[in-house]
Amino acid sequence: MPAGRPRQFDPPVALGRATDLFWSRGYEGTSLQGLLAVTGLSRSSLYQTFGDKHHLFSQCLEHYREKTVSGMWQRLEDAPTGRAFVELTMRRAIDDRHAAGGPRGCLVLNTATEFGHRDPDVTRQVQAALSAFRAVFEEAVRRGQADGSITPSQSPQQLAVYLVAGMGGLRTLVKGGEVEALVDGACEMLLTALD
Amino acid sequence: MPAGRPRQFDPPVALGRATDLFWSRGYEGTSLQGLLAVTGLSRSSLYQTFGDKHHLFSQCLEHYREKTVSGMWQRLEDAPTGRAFVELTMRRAIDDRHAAGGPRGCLVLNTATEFGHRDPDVTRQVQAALSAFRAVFEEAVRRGQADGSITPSQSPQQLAVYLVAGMGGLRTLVKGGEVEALVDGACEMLLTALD
DNA sequence: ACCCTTATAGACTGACTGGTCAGGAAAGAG
DNA sequence: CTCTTTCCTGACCAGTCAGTCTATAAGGGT
Repeated sequence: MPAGRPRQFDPPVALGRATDLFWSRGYEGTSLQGLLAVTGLSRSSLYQTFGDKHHLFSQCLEHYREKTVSGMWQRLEDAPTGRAFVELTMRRAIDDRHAAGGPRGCLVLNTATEFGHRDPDVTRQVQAALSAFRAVFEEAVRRGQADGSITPSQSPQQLAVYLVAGMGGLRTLVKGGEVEALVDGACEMLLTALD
Repeated sequence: MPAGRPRQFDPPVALGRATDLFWSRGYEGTSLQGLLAVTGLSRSSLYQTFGDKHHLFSQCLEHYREKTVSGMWQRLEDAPTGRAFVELTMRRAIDDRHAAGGPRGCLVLNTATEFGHRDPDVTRQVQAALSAFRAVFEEAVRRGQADGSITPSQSPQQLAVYLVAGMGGLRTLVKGGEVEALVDGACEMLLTALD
């Protein structure tokens, strides 16, 4: 127990709330005022705990990556086959269109498109997150090739990148309001690469 | 020949410059000051000619769609086969990574991810642009199926959506700084859907 | 020459930006 | 109880935001 007045908020919870806001509005579209409102923190508490906006965003991105990637690993463990995991993951991405308040996409991919290569720190984080996504898919492909649900004719790594790209494309279509049936079709077509 | 003092600038040129800025920085990331600097216009000229920031953005999006889509149609006409056009288009998207000042992606797809469904007007424009992209790919697939360069086993429409999704995914990977060889591999794998 | 119309420059607005700071409040330690 | 340490409230900062307005400039029509 550290000396001094204790915090009146839970940093992880606040970070989660901030992450949600960045996730829906993007970095530039999110104001400090909005972050304070959504977290309930005072300005000084936020600055003392998380640093400035950019640094806070960095922590949110990290928080998001960790939560998302570990969720993926969990679902991979729970999936009956490698292919089942891949199919579930792609369809989850599409289901984003039914989210209340409109589709938010994936914070990592959103950040990639918002920042491009303009910010070295952010770029490094995005690259790391993409690698993590790819690693999960890679393992899923390996398992799928072992259990016979995925064709052995492609390298797991290449197939994994292909799947990450596919997810990004589907999310973009969803955010762009493409006709649902067409998005579904594109998803199914992407999955035939596993045959 | 309108009465009164003539303009000291060329609206289409100014629109092109503004489009470039929105393209690299996004809507929120672009300031009026930046737009004035890049166009050389005075505040009053910009407002009088293009309306407010949102309306200007709308015109830029339109301008971009028109220029991009007509360029695509042109390249389709010039392509020896339907497949050649598709391959060229996908590889052009990837070549964005060598752009000076970092990859900018596609203004339409960038806008889709930045806005989501938060702005009805923008959403409608993005949907229209996606449809236009899809239409070009659809015609390319039809031609490819006729000239034997693309498998007839898929509906042109579905294959077209798949290709738009693929482009979106590749652009996202490029902006995210994914390893070049992996992006290339994903691109090739996407193209095998034409077999 | 004159007027009429349109375009431009640039000052100005109030609201909001991200960020800082001083002073009060709340706990544990002695 | 007092002291120390930390946290929080809220005022404050300069700078920027998008947007408006007035005054002047520059052309054509008559």
